[in-house]
Amino acid sequence: MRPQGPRNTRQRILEAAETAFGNEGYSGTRLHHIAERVGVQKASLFHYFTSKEHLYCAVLDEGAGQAEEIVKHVLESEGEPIDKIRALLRVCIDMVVTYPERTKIQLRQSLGDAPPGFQPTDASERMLCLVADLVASDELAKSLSPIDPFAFVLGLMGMVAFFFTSGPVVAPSWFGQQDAASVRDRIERHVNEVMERCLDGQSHAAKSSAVL
Amino acid sequence: MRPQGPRNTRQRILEAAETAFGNEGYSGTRLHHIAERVGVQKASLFHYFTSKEHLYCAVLDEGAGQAEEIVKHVLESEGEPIDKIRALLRVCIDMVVTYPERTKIQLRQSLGDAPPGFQPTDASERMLCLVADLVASDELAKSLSPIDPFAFVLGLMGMVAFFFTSGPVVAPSWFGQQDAASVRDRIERHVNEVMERCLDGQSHAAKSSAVL
DNA sequence: CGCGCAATCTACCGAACGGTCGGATGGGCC
DNA sequence: GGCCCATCCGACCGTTCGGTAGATTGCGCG
Repeated sequence: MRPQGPRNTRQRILEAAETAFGNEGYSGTRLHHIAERVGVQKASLFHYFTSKEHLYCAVLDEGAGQAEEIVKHVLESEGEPIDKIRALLRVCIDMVVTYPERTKIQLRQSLGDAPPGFQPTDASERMLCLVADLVASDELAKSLSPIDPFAFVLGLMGMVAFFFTSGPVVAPSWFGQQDAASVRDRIERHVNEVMERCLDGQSHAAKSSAVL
Repeated sequence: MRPQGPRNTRQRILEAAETAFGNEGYSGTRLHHIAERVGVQKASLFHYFTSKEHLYCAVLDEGAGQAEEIVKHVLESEGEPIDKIRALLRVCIDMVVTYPERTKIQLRQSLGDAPPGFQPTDASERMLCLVADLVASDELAKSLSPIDPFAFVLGLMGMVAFFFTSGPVVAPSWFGQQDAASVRDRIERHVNEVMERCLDGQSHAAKSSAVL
């Protein structure tokens, strides 16, 4: 009997696992369900990955590897640091829209979800270093002054991630009606708007503290 | 034998459960651990709460109830809608700093974590309606124009939540060194800065799309 | 005291889960 | 055909987890 489905079983397992880990969390996903969705017996998972934890790491590796490539490509391009930030934010939105489950996994991980003895991927560490260098550049600090570049970048990233993954749950009426593309468009415009407003005009610190 | 510890066992269970659900997620928390931390036998949990799911709901109820009170108080105060948003953001920061685990639970829930047959608390629904009304007010739309008020509020909330819960994990070197109070102060200033910059100055939509 | 009642304990259960074992299947290759 | 090897399967194992049953303790009160 032809083993059902095309022969990229390993890849299909990875994809199903990504979906499962994203939607159910690490301890919430049952290997049984992954196998079911792939259309394979649970034991077959252990043929490709030695344990649940290894499968999880493989999923993360895959994502981190892709992300590293993209980020590297953006950072190697010509342009001022602030433009690289702009580009980075755009690819960030792309990633979140294209791979929502992957984003969920990342968010979950930042909340503390992970197998007991887990440590970050090499790829993700390298990527983080690249971005950190950019964020720490004097040139960027000058463009943003007096805004803290780190807070700026992390805040906008968080905003994007939160929007797409949590928005539909918090306010389904707002997101549910329209197709993903138009939501994406609206969000991207908003984030850009906020970003550009931060980029010019001077400090409002006095005004802010007056409100306190 | 005097049952060990002070007699507010129920409350202590709730607190331990909040910590556990926040840090481990719903399917990640073990009732055994909660009992252990309270200093009580696992079976005792079932004396106060009929099931894991009920315990989870009780934790959420507690949080939602407190939050509703605070939000109601803010919304009933005098002032323009935009000032209420400012105040709301400030209490939001307060909540996130004071009850980090509660925030994590909320974030997890928006990612899809929850017992199988779960539906939102009445309190949280009421609170959401109150805020939704405010966000939908014409007056606020005018203050923010052309920024979408909904995107504005949701985005800033997401930014705050992401900062405190995920920031320390994504970049421990940035957060770990200083005490919570100073981190809080820095974040609050940043969020206020971003907010105030959004509040004045006109649209940068043209500039933004030029970047695309 | 002695009764009731709430709270807590010890001990256990059934189900589900991660993981293992040994065998079946079937295609490629000589 | 005959062999190999990757792939996949059905059945099973040990542990853990949520949940239950029943006994025990100790306090309040007539």
